[in-house]
Amino acid sequence: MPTIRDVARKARVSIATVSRVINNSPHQVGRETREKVLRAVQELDYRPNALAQGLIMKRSMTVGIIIPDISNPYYAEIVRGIQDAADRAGYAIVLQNTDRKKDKIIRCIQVLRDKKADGIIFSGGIIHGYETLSALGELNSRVVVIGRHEVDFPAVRVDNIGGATQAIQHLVDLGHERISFINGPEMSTTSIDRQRGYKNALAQNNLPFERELVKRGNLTPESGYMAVKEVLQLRNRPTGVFTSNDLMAFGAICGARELGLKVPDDLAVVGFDNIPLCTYFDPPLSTVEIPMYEIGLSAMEMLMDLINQSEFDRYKIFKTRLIKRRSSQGKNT
Amino acid sequence: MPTIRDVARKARVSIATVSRVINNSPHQVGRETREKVLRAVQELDYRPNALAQGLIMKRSMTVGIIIPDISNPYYAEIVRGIQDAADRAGYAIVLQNTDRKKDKIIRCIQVLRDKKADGIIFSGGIIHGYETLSALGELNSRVVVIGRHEVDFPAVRVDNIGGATQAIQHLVDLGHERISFINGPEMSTTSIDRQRGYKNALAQNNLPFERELVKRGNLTPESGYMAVKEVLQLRNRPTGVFTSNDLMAFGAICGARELGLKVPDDLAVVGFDNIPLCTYFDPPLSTVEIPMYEIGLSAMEMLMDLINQSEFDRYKIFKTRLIKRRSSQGKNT
DNA sequence: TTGAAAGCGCTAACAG
DNA sequence: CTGTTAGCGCTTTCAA
Repeated sequence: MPTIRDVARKARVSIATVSRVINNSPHQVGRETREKVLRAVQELDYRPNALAQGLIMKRSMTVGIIIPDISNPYYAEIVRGIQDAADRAGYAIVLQNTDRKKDKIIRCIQVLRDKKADGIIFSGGIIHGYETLSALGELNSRVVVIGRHEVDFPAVRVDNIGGATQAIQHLVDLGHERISFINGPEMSTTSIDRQRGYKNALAQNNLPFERELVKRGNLTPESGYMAVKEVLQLRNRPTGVFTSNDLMAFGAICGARELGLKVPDDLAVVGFDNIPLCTYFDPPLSTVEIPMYEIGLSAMEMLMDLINQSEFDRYKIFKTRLIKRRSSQGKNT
Repeated sequence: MPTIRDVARKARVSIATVSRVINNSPHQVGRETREKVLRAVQELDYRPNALAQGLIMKRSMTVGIIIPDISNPYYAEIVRGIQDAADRAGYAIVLQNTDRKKDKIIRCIQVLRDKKADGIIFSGGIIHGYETLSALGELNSRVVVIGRHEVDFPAVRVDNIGGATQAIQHLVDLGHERISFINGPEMSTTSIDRQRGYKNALAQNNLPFERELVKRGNLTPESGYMAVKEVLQLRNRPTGVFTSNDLMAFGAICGARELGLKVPDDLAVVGFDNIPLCTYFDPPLSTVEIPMYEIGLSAMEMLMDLINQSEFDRYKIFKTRLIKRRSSQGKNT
């Protein structure tokens, strides 16, 4: 691997000059000299060592992204958005899965700090909390979170309360009065907000909130399957179910089917996320759309503004959109 | 951010000593001294700068992983496996999506080279090809590929020929004689192998290979949907269809349904991959299982062996397993 | 316009 | 057992 010194030698200039031309430094370099250097760079196929650059410039052109689980299509899509934005800006991303475990989150943060990541995008799990926050150290001024977190980081958010309300209102409009809610992980503000939307919508329609109709899953199809079976076992079973993500909705539909119930005739189902597969399911899944890819893009753009100290809005909130498909109402979209 | 010098000062020792204790260097350090240093490290919350370490040690504890698209659950699952293995070994991963585009692949490689990645795991798309190969430079001795590539890198592979054969044989056993094949991207050895398996199986059963029954998709549900419609439009339409991945199978089932055909009664469908959602689909999807997570794990372990110059088998091939569900045969698994 | 030299924070000889 | 010192490859004053 050629170093800057090799280039300098070959072009018969000093390393300072080489540095100037490869960095398009404002410092002027003679036309002739510049070309000599460029030629040497070409011939040697020289590429600056990013580690050395990072060490001295105190920026690594790397950002960390911390999520619970890349296997979840929801996060995969967000990551894709982040990635594309990062790519365009010349940043590389280091990906970390935490399964929402506190100790993993802390380890991830430390690794990123050690590697001098220029920033972090955090989504899923808890980042407010003393240990986590203090692990961030100086990085704490370069964090963008996705979702609501009880701490003042710049954030890209989704109107989860509104989204859940839309879903429930839709079911109510269809005549459902007993609507079950299969929620996500307990320690998640997303879950809290969606439950709030659920409650609000019930209240607005003068429907009672019944504890037994609310179950908790872990966002996998399996958990939706389990949960729906429980709730359909009740003597007075619900006629509609709203799940906190699409994966659980798929599980729920499957569970209902196993119990001999038809969706949507015997049970109307509405999910959340609008992952790509929704349309292909049978019946196609009604859901609350979140623009995942755009969220990823925005988060990365926000992080870059933060890093570059540009002006920017610290909050960006995406509206959700109800997508009516057959799982709730029989006719298609 | 405290540096090693700060620690040295606080502990009243030299930086060399600090370095020795934080690296558990074989070089002995006195018990007392060690404790003094450790205490200083604690109090200052000192963490070594990975960039500086990398610069001097010529290893960054980072590996690159290059895939077409993290939104594809197949790759997401593999990445999860890689990640978990990397994590255990103290490596971070930088993720890159290429959409199988040559120029993107090359850019990804260069970035990794600049950042002094310790190795690369490559999957999907073409890595053999002059430009790509030469972009690798010295990294070319630290590459593990997933899938068959026409170049001699250590590889984790799947028996795609065998898998496709299993799928077709299964359909033949069920009495199907006209079996369509919806293949993946042209420039993929995976596609080539699966098509070979398809052909072989037909030949073994004395069934003709008919060009018109073979379509090509891009692995998305949409493309499976389009392809199946084409093939079902034929005057002598197939009664079975085998798709090169599950996503396309989902699309195909959806397409068949739209044409008023029942799966599996009018059309038997078999996919490939066994992504988590297969069970929850209606009908549950028969498919050829690939142990994606394990593939990811293996690839990373292989890469670590490569990096550490340990002995290891340069090829690991995973067998596939046919999973019979309702989409092909009416009765469940 | 160019070059010499001082580090960035760290490891690893080499001395003592 | 501990410290001094020479870099790793690069950017950036400061002089020339």
